[in-house]
Amino acid sequence: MSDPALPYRPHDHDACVAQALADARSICKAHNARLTPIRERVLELIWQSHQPLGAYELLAALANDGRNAAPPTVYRALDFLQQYGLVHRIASLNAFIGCAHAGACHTSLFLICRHCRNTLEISSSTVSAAVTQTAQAHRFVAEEAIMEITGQCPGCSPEHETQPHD
Amino acid sequence: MSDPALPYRPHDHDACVAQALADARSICKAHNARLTPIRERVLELIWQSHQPLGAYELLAALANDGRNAAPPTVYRALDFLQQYGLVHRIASLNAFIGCAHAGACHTSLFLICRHCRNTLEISSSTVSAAVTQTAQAHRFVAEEAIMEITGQCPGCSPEHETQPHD
DNA sequence: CGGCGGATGTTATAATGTTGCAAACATTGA
DNA sequence: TCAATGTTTGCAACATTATAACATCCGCCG
Ligand SMILES: [Zn+2]
Ligand SMILES: [Zn+2]
Ligand SMILES: [Zn+2]
Ligand SMILES: [Zn+2]
Repeated sequence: MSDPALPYRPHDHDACVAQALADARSICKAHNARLTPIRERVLELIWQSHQPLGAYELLAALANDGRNAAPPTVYRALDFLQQYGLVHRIASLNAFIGCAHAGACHTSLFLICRHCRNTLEISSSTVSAAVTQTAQAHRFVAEEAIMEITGQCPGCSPEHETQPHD
Repeated sequence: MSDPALPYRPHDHDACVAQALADARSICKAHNARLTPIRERVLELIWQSHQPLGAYELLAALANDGRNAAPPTVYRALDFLQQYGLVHRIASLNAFIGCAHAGACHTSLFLICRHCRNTLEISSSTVSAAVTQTAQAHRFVAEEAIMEITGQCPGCSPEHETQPHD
């Protein structure tokens, strides 16, 4: 599993990606689902980027691989990956990011830096409890929650006067 | 101001719309902004619907008015209305809804019924405090929050065995 | 009047996402 | 092995959502 304890910090991202792919293979195996080359490659491309990737960026990357891909190819792979909880869609960006807690049941909150676009997935029990409670107070049966916070990450925050990282 | 104390309940929605328009006029006046006929009509159309409306649905409604409208017309009106906090965009639906707390600074959470599509805007201090706290814990400067909860409203919830309302 | 700026009209195009069908491929069981 | 079956991919067309660029109109001020 990737290390959510080191947000926004430089780290051995190749290892991070490799781990995510290994996790994905094991999750798919457990569900008897086929992590085909295309699906695995899409997941890898998503993980290699710290910023959420759009479907058409993925498409371009696949074309770059020499692969013959059309929009449905990428959307189908993304559907599959979302279905097994391996990626999340960021609605405010029309883009996709690897799930940092794949395999675990979780409600996520995303911190999206509007400067460097780095996006951190957080599973906050405080927030999800507050949301659940609020929904219940309105007798609403919550099924899915989208929580996307846009702002500035520590590396891009003006008060620190540091270089934005990428 | 519309009455958020009566979510999902039948009510005098014409009065509700009239009030929202009156509020909008006063807010625009205070900001020296021009609530032109198109802008006001778009806001009215949005308010008349309990479900969030898509830009092209608004476009069709304007065409129905006999007005000669193209996409930029509607998107410009929506930009204006968003700028003055009169409508919100629901990212997960690519649609727009009237703000239930126009004029007040607020962070909103939306409860979206996947059955009847009715959408309730809630300003929960518990949730926003939890979000702020979580962001701060990651040294993230939060600027904007999108919180959209999809599920079933009381009228559509199966346990109540009632008719879904619309 | 004449210039200025904001608002709208108009056309075209970009960006994102879907449908439907056929070919290729994997899996299973005779 | 080989046909039967279901899944995945290729492919073409299309649908939906959003923006760019430029012309025109309209109210306002001097
Ligand atoms: Zn996740
Ligand atoms: Zn940043
Ligand atoms: Zn609001
Ligand atoms: Zn409902």
